[in-house]
Amino acid sequence: MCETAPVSASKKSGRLLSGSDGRPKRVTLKVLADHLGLSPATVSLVINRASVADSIPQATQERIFAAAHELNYRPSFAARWARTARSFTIGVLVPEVSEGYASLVMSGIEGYLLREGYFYLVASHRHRDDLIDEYPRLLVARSVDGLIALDTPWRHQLPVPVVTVSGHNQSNGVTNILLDHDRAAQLALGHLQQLGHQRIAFIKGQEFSSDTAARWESIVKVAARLGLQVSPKLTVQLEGDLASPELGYRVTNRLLERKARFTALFAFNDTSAIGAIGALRHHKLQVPQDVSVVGFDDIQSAAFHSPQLTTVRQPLKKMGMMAAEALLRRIARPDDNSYPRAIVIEPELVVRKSTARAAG
Amino acid sequence: MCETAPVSASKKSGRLLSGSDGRPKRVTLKVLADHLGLSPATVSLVINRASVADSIPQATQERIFAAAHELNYRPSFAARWARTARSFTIGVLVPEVSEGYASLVMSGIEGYLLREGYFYLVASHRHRDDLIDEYPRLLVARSVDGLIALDTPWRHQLPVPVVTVSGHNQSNGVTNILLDHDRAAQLALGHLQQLGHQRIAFIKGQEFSSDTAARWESIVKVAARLGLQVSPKLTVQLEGDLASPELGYRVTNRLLERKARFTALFAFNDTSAIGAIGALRHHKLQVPQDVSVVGFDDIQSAAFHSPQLTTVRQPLKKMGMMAAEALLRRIARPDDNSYPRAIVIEPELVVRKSTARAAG
DNA sequence: AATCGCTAGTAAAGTGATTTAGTAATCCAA
DNA sequence: TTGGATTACTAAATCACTTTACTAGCGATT
Repeated sequence: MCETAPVSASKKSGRLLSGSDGRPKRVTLKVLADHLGLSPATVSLVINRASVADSIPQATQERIFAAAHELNYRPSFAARWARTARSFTIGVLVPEVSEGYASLVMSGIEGYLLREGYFYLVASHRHRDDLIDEYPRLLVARSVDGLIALDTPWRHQLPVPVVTVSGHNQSNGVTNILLDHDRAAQLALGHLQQLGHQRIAFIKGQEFSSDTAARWESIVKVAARLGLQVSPKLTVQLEGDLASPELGYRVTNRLLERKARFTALFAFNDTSAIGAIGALRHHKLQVPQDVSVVGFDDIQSAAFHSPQLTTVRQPLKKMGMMAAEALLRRIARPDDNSYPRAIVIEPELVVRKSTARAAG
Repeated sequence: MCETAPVSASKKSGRLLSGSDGRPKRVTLKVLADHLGLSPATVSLVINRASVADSIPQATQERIFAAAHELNYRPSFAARWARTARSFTIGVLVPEVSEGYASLVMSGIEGYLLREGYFYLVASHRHRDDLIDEYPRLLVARSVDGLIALDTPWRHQLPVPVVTVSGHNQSNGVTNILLDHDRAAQLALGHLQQLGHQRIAFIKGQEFSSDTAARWESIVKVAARLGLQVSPKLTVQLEGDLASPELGYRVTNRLLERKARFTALFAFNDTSAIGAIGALRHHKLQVPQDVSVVGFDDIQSAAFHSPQLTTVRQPLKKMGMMAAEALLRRIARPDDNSYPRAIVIEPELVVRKSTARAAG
């Protein structure tokens, strides 16, 4: 790799005092070269470990690194980008910087990226179409080397590699990180069926959420296979763009007003499951004695909710990591067209206390 | 570059605007100027609305904007930064990209920044001292215009403006966004006292958390004023750098093993309060009948936990916004030394279901 | 003696902007 | 008619680096 020299820590700030006017002066490549009695070219080649620098003797190289360290030389990224069109920065597009889903995935992305010397810019579009269009362009204008989009419908063709997480699409130039939703549905519904549940209610995701359709199709398919009914009367859909338990609370209330009986509820995510439990409780229904509830995601609070939430775990952090890894691989080989179009991740059922045998 | 990819190949890829034929070409300032029959200087002046451009007639200006739009001209940020040392990018330093505290503050920061045309880079240091030292420098090397640090001890002197959130320090060049902890303690302890609680247990924050000390001092001070005891036997401290209810669970178990009686618990944050409730329940203690619990922060799940959490609300999103606002103001006037050193925010008590009258 | 290859570099041309100093042309007043 | 102001621009320096092409010197080979 062409990593920058590990010009490492020294206690002073990035500016030194210049002799003549006493004003702070940045240590530029030229300053460093002058100090060494070499040309900027030589110093640049050595610092960037260019193969051309093989002919430069060890002694000189060490002299250069020593001086770089001593003067606390820090290359200007801006100047470097102007030449190389590589910014070691990627863009991350999220619906919102929320407590649940996005922050876990971001945490995975960030762990991988920072280790590799990349930074990332974040933009959240709050499902506004104009922003979904505009931010990618702005990020590209800021010369990001690539883009990761979470839970965002993707209709763009960008001049940089793109990786989506939970984005279902076949556009050109995109790698999708996807959960195996069939398996997820199988895990959740199979679990409920084993516990004797027949009448299962469902909370679908918001229309705009890019996982909603795929997840629902899987549920319908798997339910048919298991011989379970999916009744429209027992199905509600989240509405509103804020990720808050409130949304689950609201639709569950609507569900309960329909007076259709059910013994289990499969929610679109943990956040809505938590809201749903609130609504059930508000209607004097106990979880899991009266109604079993299965969530989705396994966010941190799932394990500590009361009752502890049974849920389909999406390894969100890992998915973020894999997204970052896939993206960096593509960035490293911009002309290799054999990158994967999809990477499928396996979910996992975490059985806790919000599910129990169906009441007789 | 030291990559092995053939030089000719890399010419093709990446951020080149399509020409319909085989030679794609980026629309640079020069291309635009040539197309207009003007000099790059003129175009640049007009596009940047420099006051020097006042003498350029409306007609020409419109011609320039029209052409820029037509050719889809996008200035290269990198090139611009090389000249101006303004990146319209700021750095955000957080302990971790977590579900609770950090993501709420970040959400506030991001809302304000994006509206103002700024983007931000995120780095999380997970309380590692070396990273707390290194990341600010790396961010400055990437020519961020300023830095916001959340819950991070600050010992640096940086060549850019810095705003901290919940950072208690008097270093130079730093604006602190702080909660009024005296008031917070007053709200929580006053509430518990009114409910008849005398023996109150406390969960202190982690040693490394920058709010821990200030919050604790306020608690001690206010408790004294109210005539409440703060007993070491009823005090535990969070340990471990992961923000998870698990931590609160653990220390509460330790607290309970001491067999000292208490009727109320004031936790360092909601996350640990949720863990504490889990531990209390595990010991067959009911909340709030046996023990009242007060949290801190008012994270989203606080309202939907069971029982719904009584908590001291920190307006985290607002604090993020104010941090961003304060930072941009300072960036706009780099030589104005009259910026505020501290901005104090008022907390608010949110009474829900986790507190009740002390058991007789 | 001429050529070759190697070593240890350097000169110089980008990279895509911003910005200052300047200039040619026109207009207007004295 | 001249001088000054105004208009409408442009040339050129600059930013801080990257990278290619080149060279001077020297020992070895043909």
